[in-house]
Amino acid sequence: MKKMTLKEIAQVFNVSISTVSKAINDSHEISYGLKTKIQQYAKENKYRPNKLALNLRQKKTKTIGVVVPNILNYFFTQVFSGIEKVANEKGYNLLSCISDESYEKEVKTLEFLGGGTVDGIIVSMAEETQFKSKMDHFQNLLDEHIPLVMFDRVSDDVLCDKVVVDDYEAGYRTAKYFLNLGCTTLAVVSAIDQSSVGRLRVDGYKKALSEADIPFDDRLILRLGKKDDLELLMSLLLNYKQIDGIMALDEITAVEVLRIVKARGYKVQEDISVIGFTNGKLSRYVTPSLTAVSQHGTYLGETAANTLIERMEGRTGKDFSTRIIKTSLVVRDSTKKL
Amino acid sequence: MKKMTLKEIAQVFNVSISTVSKAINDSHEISYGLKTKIQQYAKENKYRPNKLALNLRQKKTKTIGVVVPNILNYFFTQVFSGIEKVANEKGYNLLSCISDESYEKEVKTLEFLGGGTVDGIIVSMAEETQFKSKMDHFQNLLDEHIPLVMFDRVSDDVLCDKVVVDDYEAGYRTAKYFLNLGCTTLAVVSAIDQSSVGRLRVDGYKKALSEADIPFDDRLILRLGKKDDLELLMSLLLNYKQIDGIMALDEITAVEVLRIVKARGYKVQEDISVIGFTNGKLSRYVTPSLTAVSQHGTYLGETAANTLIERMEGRTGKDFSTRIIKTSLVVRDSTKKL
DNA sequence: ATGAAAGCGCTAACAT
DNA sequence: ATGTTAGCGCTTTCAT
Repeated sequence: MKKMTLKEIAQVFNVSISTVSKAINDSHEISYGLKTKIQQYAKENKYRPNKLALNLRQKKTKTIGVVVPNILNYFFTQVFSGIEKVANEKGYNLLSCISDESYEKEVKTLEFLGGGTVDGIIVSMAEETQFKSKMDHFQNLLDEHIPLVMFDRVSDDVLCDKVVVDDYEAGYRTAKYFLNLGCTTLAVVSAIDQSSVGRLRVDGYKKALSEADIPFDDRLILRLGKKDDLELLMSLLLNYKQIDGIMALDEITAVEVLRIVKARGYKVQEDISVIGFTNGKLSRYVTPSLTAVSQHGTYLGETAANTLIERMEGRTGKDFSTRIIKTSLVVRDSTKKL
Repeated sequence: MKKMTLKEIAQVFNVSISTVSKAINDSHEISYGLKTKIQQYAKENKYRPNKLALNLRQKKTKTIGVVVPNILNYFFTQVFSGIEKVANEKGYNLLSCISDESYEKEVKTLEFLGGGTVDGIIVSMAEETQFKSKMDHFQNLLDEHIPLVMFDRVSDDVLCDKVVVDDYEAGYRTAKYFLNLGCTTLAVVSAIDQSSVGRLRVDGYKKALSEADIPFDDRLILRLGKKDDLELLMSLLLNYKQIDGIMALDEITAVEVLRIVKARGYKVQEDISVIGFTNGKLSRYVTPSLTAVSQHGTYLGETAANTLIERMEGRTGKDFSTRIIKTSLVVRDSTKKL
């Protein structure tokens, strides 16, 4: 039972290929009798039009390319899941690629996707790309008029639709929340200082401090490199000043911070409040459960997919949009009660 | 700068399309001078062969379809990541689909993938599919000679390559481990009793009990339905007998069990030992950290991808293989020390 | 109501 | 060394 083609069906009925094509597509041009016979035959023999031929003919694939830096990160998984949901509803498929935070892989991937394989692309930049600030590969896509939506890790140098988390605002409001709680010596632990996202959060934090007339102290910002020892840096930090609030910019780091703080004998909540970014499963189940900034990854993904699909289907003007997803704070047990 | 074709290049140089094709593919048939000129022109103008045309011509897509039930489940994410890694290394792309545990969606997805979009398919069955035991959609693929690899949630009724976790053995060894610890009243909490995977683990558990001459008591098996209240069922269970070991068949359930047991005043480790299946991030960071059965998801994914690629590239015999991934126990703090 | 022919972009066997 | 032709499977004018 090999794949069957229009040609074969045509031979069976001794008609032309185009007749069969029309019959199968239920064209009114074909007589009722012949049409039903052909349709029935097609169904019985499980005829399926060859997608490759259709793609070539119609110059579209009904496929969206998705490039994420790392799928093992729950936030990106959530976004992916949101994209999938919308894409599926609207009849699109997902060609998924992982850049592994590598610039080179990202370039190759986008080059590939630009080759006609997909109708549009959704991407969040690799860390290395953000670091290098090289955006040519995105520009190439734009030059070829391939619809592109960037999310979360975006660049001002690329003119396309974007969906971002309001990281500045999130940093600001998180710091504010600490201040309202009565915390005054606020540290930040960032494992993502390379990225715009991380820096925006710190900027928001600075603004909150300045509004409260608290001088900014850079030594309270712990910037964690790939090979750094968090344990060690944390103990330096904790010895430096009597810290009563820590904001950790990703979930794993937040959980680690929690562990270290506990291990060093501090009482989380009473002595030190901790808030993490990214509200994933860990935050909920860790002890004490972690107050966290939710970035609504799934919703973000849905928004990105909708934006792209609208663009692909020409239902948007020529101006690019930047949609901003509001964060929200999920209060749990790692912060003082109000 | 719209996409450029061979035809356009041919016009520029006043040669035939096939000459250009050959030149670009660096054929020896073309004179050095012309060849380099064309190649240079192509490069400058960023010529990229149209993938759709190539696919049609060569009747392959260098794409693998992956269908997983749920990407928000860390195990599947790991598998996916493993597949991606190998696929990428071998020059394949991934068309990813999520069945959402739905039979219907799985059927539609496979129908779509069978339409020529991919060269081969890797799939783990939806829960509903396992429950209904309807395998026609897989059989259809096989009939059309589309290479298929099933993993983790597989069916004996589908004759194809498979990669599975040794769940029977895992259940057996986990129960054994409890017994060695001195635990004798072992409960199982299963939220996946619909699936082969869940039942195999329970079967392994039974074997270990019988070897130790402990009679099997079905009331110690807590089968959790979608809408059931774990909290309530757990308290019934804990009141039923003095349980000293609990084996939870998925990570979230394990973590919940841990929480409930703690909340009811039992000392995890001393009073009750808990082992979870699936060694994800949660297990590591929860308090107390959870002893867990690792299924080596990434490795499983790599194996599945390798198996499929070998099959697609015809480097395997006609017999189908079933590769078995051994589990291993990651001992942490939720179990008694030996 | 049916069919012939062109074409999507590319490759490759077969001329010249 | 270069060109011609056919064809991958399908849709879609434009005849008939």
